[in-house]
Amino acid sequence: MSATTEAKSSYLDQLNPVQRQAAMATEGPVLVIAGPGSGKTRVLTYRIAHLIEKGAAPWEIMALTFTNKSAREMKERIEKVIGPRANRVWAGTFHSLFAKILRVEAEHIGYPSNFTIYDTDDTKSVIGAIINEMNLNKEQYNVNNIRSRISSCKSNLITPKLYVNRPDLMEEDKLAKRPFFHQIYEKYVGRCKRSGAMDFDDLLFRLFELFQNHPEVTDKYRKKFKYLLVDEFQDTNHLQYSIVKKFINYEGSPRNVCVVGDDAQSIYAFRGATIQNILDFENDFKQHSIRIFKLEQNYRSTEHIVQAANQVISYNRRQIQKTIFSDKGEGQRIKIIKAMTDSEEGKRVADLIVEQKNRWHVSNHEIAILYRTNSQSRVFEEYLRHFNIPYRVFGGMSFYQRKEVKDMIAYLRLAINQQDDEALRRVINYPKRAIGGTTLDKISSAAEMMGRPMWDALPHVDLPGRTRNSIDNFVAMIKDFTQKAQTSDAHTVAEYIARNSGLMDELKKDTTVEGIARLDNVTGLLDGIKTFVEDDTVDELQQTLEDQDPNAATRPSVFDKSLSAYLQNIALMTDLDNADENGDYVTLMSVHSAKGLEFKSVFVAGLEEQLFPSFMSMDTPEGLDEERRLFYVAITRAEQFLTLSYAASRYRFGQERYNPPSRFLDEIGMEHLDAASPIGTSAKPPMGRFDRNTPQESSNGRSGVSGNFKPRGAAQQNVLRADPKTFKPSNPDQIQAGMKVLHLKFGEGKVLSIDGARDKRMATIFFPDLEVDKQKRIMLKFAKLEILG
DNA sequence: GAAGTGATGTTTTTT
DNA sequence: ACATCACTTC
Repeated sequence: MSATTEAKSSYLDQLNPVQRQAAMATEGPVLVIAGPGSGKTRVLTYRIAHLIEKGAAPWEIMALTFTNKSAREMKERIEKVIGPRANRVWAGTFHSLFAKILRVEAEHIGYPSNFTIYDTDDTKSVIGAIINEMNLNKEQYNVNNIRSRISSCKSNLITPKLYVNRPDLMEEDKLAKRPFFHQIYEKYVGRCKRSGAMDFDDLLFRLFELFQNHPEVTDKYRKKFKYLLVDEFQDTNHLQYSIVKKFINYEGSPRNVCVVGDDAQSIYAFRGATIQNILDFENDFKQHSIRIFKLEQNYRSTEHIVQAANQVISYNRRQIQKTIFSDKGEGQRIKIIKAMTDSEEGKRVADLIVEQKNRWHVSNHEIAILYRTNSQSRVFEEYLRHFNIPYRVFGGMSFYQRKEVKDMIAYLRLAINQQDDEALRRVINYPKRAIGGTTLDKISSAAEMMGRPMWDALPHVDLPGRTRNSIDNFVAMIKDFTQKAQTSDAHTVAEYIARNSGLMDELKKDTTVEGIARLDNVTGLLDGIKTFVEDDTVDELQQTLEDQDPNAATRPSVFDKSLSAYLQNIALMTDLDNADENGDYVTLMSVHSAKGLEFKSVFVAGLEEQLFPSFMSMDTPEGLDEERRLFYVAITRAEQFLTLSYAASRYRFGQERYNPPSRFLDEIGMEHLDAASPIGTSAKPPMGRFDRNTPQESSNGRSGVSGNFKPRGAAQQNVLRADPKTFKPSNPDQIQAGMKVLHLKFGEGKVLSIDGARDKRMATIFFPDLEVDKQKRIMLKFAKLEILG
């Protein structure tokens, strides 16, 4: 394509014609249907860059994503095009951006601005307690079912009040033998509210409610955000789309909204996501000259892979018509590995990885093993270890989910928000303070009676002398922590709490390997808090809020290092967020977690009926379609090498099971399969060939070593670029634009500019040594900078 | 209130 | 296999 008309904006030349149209159609509603590897992030980032070039202020643009990682990636890529201004674009996850707004507007909805965010475990624990108190049967009222039912109500805008107007739903719950669902739901909502807590769904739902009931507030944000972008639109639920419409769909609105998605990659229907939103979007904006673009060229994979993917997805019943194509050449055919056992599958995959490394010089980080369930990782770990191939397992239990970490965080939460019942329950008797179940029941029923959080009930409960004493000591201790949190930074308080709560002493008592690991995790958390406190870069989003808000002084500042700020920061973090980008390891993860990623070589394992497709989903057409989309996502992660594997027998639930090869294998045409592959004759189970000719080298599965291969999260530190011993921070007042400076963590940098006055002086500094985000904005008051000249 | 026993149910989960 | 949990026993 020639660059005649848009010569001045050269970045647009890097787009193909459809991509470019989509990026430049800045006014009015736009729907982009983007196949896998079709450059959708590229379109989004160039679209934002283009908006800013055309004069939009960065903070007038909101880009909503599903993961922190993709938000970060987007920001980095915008920064490459337009520089550090990019950091003031409101790009983030639905949950994190909405939480930021809710903290500012909390008073309108009767929440404290330092509200706690309840994670799934907290939620389940609240529901469990309610079921207990109501003396309901725990089998009929399964906590997980109730939790997802509540979540789905919220995602469909059904409050407890509205629920009683829905005879269909009440009938469903009656049939499911849980007629008291409504009462549980109502209690749950009430209890979160009085605990000053929001669960993940509340972060969305409460914003919707705020907009619904406070037009003046809605108006403010409608004016603020002139352009809205939504990534992975196929994964939005009804509630998320409703909020998008609140922002954008009103009388007189320019409706500058761009949603990007792919119905074929929708894999979260089980959580309420619905591709109906894509179809609705088309309808809802029909009257407003909506433009629709289809990105159909795949720049990621070779032709065999793309065509196989097309064949597979064509078996799904309903889909938006599109033809994905690649011009990367035929490439390698798809290999299929047939193993007798799951253990042999592990070995054969590891063998092939070794071969690919030798023959094609594929690096570890270019390889991924994907599977349907996390428990499948073990056999691969075993053989990768055997071949000394470094690997990393994603998923499973995250750092923040570990008991000891949660305990520590519960203390921190309680110091900030004493209304937080879940935190209180967690630590009131840990370490042991002789406050048992009986006492806890008394406290919680007193709280229920008062309609107040448990903390408020503590002084009023009638208790035997010894218990009373324990409670009083506990209360005094927490008050002391709260006091401390008001005056010290997050790390100082956290250390203080770790020591004085008795938690550290308790952990130190356990000298087993696991016990030491637990203590390590808590110190790791403390290190993480230290890093947070020492980080002297500015929170750009907070700053735009401050810039625009006359009452900013009463709000958290851009440079807030309080415990409260830290907790807000980590509440929405996951394990994937601390992945280190530069390591050379093979990636092992579930297909779900692999969405959005790409690898030169991909192995999709466990392609057997009952496993992939999963036995939980395969009996309904909708379930099966979703499994197929999941398989589609899996194979479209591969750039050049795709290997599919299955085993005739596999240990599942402690028993050896035999399952036929997955039907999905049959859906790939022979012409795309490696001739040496065993499929094709017929994908029927190889009945009668169950003889045991499997190599038996490591059949016992349980290897003695249990090295910690799981991500360690918080503990990772930046490489120190300056020697802390010789480092002497200079007087920040003397720092001027143009100077060369040394930063303790970022190394040498050049001061590009200074803005702000006195306390708020800020420097924009360029650090050439950094991998990403080379330009940082640093608050001089706190800076750790040495002037070099 | 701890510690041991037997029954039970197992997917995926960006936030 | 493995974790979770209700229930028993000390």
